[in-house]
Amino acid sequence: MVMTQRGTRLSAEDWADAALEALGRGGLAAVAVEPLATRLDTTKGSFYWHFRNRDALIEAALLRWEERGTTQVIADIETDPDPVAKLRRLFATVIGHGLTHRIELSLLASADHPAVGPVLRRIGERRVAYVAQLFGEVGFEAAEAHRRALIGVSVYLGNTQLASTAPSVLPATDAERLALISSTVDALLAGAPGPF
Amino acid sequence: MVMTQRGTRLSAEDWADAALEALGRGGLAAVAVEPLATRLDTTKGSFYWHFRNRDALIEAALLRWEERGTTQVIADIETDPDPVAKLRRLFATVIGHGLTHRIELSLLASADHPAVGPVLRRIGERRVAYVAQLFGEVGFEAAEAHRRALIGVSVYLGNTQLASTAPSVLPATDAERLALISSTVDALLAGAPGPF
DNA sequence: GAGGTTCCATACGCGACCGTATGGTCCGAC
DNA sequence: GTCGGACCATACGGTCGCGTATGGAACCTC
Repeated sequence: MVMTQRGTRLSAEDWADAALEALGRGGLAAVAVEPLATRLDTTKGSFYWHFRNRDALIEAALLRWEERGTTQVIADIETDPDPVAKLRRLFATVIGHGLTHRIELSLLASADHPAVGPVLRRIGERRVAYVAQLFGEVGFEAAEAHRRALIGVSVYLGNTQLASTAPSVLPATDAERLALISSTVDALLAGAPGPF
Repeated sequence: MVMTQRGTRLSAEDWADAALEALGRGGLAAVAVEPLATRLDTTKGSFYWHFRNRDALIEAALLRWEERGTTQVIADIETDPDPVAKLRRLFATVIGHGLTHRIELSLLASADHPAVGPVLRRIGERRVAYVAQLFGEVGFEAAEAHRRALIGVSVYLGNTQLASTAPSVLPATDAERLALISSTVDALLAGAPGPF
């Protein structure tokens, strides 16, 4: 009379995904083995088979998140040849990433955690470098491209924060939000040199 | 042979300040009674005399922080009559608030906490409303003033986030940082109507 | 300097979570 | 079908933090 009949067996990736989901809900503190096991309808026995300990899970989840949040986004954007179009697509793409945003905001509280800090740093640097590169392709010289990238990334990050903490100050509809972002991109492109 | 000789007796404010300090270091999870007691070189006995429980401490600390981070800053800025000067002073003032920033970033992870969410919401709304008011004083009509305020506040928030996570992408010196902010304010004021 | 109030120390029970140990179950290979 | 490795369940000991209870120290007042 056992009636186990578990769903399927779990992989390390299942645990990492569950960890990311928990991270978005309750921050790093919510990435706890026993609660996750309950949520996955299994036990710690499974977890400690796949991972050495909790820190290993955190690292795996963060790497997974970093990959999905940067490399893949950039690779997707890069299919477009025109830099201006890329900038618009980038900001449009990046507005809709609900879970990624929640995770990122959660991680800010743990910026000094040895596994978290480097990931946030890499992501920040890659974002600014990539956007600066796009402004470079548009025709700005390096320093100016970097400054504009900084403002562009900042406005994106700040927008994300406001969306999470004080959504009432943001435009109500997606269309208006995109229009605001679009006009911001226009402003950042103002005075562009090159063949226009 | 007791030799207690404690420093001085503590007040509720001492505990609230310690809580804010811990909040900046390790997020909401670090606001824990026993560690704080150790840090203050006292015991839980003191804490539970001044506060009903941990949540009460959190609320007290948040109110203290909200007061210092908004009301006082705005009151200070308002001593200047010229709106453009106010905008510049505001952004300049707001760049240096190290501890406040760390606390705010830490709190983003706990935006769904019943005591945290409302505070973040109020702060966000007040900031945008106040900056929008300044743009209104400069001469923009309400909707445009709100849009520009949104971008201004976003760029400030994003800048703060980058400073904490990827400082290497920001200008290295204070002077350069201020110059960047200054040119951003200029850009946000571009096209201003009124007597110029 | 006695007595009451304010403030703090200590001890306790409780729950949550970590990590380990150990035995059990599933599953493909042969 | 059975055997071995991959995978999971369960039980345990340990740590940390919460909140309570209760006695004691410090201070103030008269």
